[in-house]
Amino acid sequence: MGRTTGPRAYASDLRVTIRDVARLAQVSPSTVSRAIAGNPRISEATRERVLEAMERLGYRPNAIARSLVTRASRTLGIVLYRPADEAFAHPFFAEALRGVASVAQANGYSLLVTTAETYEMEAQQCLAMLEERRADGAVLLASRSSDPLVASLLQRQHPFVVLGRVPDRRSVYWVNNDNFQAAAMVVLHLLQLGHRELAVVGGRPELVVTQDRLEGVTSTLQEAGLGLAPERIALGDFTWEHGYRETSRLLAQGRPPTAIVAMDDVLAAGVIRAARERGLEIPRDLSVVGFNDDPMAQLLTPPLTTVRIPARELGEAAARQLIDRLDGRIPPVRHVVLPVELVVRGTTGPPPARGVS
Amino acid sequence: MGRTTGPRAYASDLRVTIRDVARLAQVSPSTVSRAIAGNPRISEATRERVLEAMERLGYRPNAIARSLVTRASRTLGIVLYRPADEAFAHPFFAEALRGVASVAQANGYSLLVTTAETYEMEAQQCLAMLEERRADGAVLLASRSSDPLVASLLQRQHPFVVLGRVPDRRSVYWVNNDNFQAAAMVVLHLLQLGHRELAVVGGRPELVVTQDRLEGVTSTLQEAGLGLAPERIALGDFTWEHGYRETSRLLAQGRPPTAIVAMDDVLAAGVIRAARERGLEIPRDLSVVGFNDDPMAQLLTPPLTTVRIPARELGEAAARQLIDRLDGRIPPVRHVVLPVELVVRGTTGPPPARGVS
DNA sequence: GTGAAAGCGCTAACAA
DNA sequence: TTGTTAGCGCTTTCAC
Repeated sequence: MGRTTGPRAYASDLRVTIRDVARLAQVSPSTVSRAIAGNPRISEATRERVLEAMERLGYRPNAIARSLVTRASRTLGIVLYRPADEAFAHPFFAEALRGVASVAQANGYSLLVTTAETYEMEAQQCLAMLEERRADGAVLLASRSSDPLVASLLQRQHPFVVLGRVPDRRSVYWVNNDNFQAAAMVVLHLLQLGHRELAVVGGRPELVVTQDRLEGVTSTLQEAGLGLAPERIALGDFTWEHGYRETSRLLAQGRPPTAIVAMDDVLAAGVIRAARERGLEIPRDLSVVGFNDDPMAQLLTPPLTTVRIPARELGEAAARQLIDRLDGRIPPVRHVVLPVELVVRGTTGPPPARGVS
Repeated sequence: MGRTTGPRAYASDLRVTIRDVARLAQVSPSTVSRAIAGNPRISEATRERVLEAMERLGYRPNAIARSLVTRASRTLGIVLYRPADEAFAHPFFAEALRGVASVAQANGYSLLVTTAETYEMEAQQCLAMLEERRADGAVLLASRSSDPLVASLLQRQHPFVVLGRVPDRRSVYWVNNDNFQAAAMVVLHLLQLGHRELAVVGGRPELVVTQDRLEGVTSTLQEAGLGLAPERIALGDFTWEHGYRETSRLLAQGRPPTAIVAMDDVLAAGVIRAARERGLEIPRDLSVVGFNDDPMAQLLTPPLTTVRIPARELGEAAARQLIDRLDGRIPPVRHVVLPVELVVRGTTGPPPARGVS
């Protein structure tokens, strides 16, 4: 009868510890520990003996015990927040997660992931992770412009990196793609094609990404001597229904836009559908641009012109920043900005000739 | 000068332990432990005093220390495998992950996630997680028909649940949607519309999901007295390029199919594109069905007829099974099968009238 | 109802 | 180069 934790016996019952290895190799536990850690203060002969004993017993160091004494879990916390109204399915998050995971793994870090449904839960779970010592640091996704979680983390001195820009707090580490510039590129492309009447369909207004993209659009238009009327700006959420609804509204206006910038591909798909239902042909009657380059974007008809965001690379950079700090290296910069790429496909073209003038 | 782990001082330095709480509350550490655990053998007065002390000090129990003594991490391991050629971005995985996460969280479990690029890495990471005691059990995604990892896990007696069917091993716990029946529904729908010439474009042949769906198609056709010629079966991977390529081939045949069953929406999108490039109109000249109901599927033109897989529910069920076992409850059944739903949209219709009688 | 003591499996001084 | 000792922060007998 072995020792049991619960009502059933699992692998956990037959665990071999560092003492077993020590006994077999005829050394002390600390010597085994040294052999594992690759400590140079150990003779080649004993090391071999220890390694062999480990092998024979199928020994695996208990990460929990190690964490307790080293006071580090070698684990990164990630909170994937999703408001109820959106498809978390969004490829961006999954890709970013993969990026974080690959760098973490390469550096011997594990990933503790939680998903939250509300901002409050997100904050609560993130702090719990850190303060219960399950994770050594955290990667935050999709930041709002004034995020209480960022404030808490800062105040309690937890190491963290934000994937997304954090305004007004220069001390916060973050990695981001340049959303301002991305939006500017889109507008420039549209201006070059001859468009003068733009509209914007965007996501949640409290997110920095939304704000940055919007500013990129307005600033670039301004520089070109054009404006963007408030009724041409439709923020809301990242669902296709929002894109659909707002486009119907935009197109019903006296002077409808000739091009719509949607802040996400799903939004853009909603825009296209609404336009088509009103009998418009794309891009002949209306140009549409998306964001994120969803795998499906190129498979829409016509294939969607969009902006490719380096999600995976952003995740990698975030993990690198965080791990550098945790391992006591000072990251060369606090803020990393990754370039984006405009992918021109079939949904953008010259505006229709106007009756007037 | 506080105690430091690394070169920088973090929150970890100013940790308050159970002893601090005990001191403030003027009780012993064991009493504090009892108060936290909700042990009934403690007076209401002391409990209050302890709770207040915890509050005042902002105390959080150290999960690592607790795990060490309880011999349980209260963590579920998840290995998200992705072959290099596929979009992990696939909403299915993300949704399944959310399902697992929500049930885990509700039961006080954390989620340790790793992503692997090869089957070998997947197996290695999963076993390491479990044997280093970072996780108490594992959820496996996307199983192959004969998976060495399943064998290892079984042999070493690690608790695990597979999300996807495991053939030939009745003792393995798994949850799955009925892929056989799903494919049968699709074929029936097509037969009802009048189709007799079907073809299948599928994913990786070693995956059980591929095999089950293929069998669902062939069996149903057989029951209807129809066959499926080998040249009408195109397995490969889950990329749109594969769908595109194989469709070009299928349509170039002497007697092209009038309907194509694609085992994934991305595949279906590739099919549609290839068909369209050959001048076919959908569904007039060719009917197409997908699988998984990607958020974008309804936004294709025409909107894609597809099969909705309850990814989130599958994740929830898997987590429930695993947690039941870990907590010493015996799950009522070893295998859970969840129903799917055929979503008929715009890419399926009657076959074109053939020249021959 | 409460406390003392032991120990989970490991690492890290400090000696030798 | 190696062993001894003392914890990491918690839970859990076992006394009282």
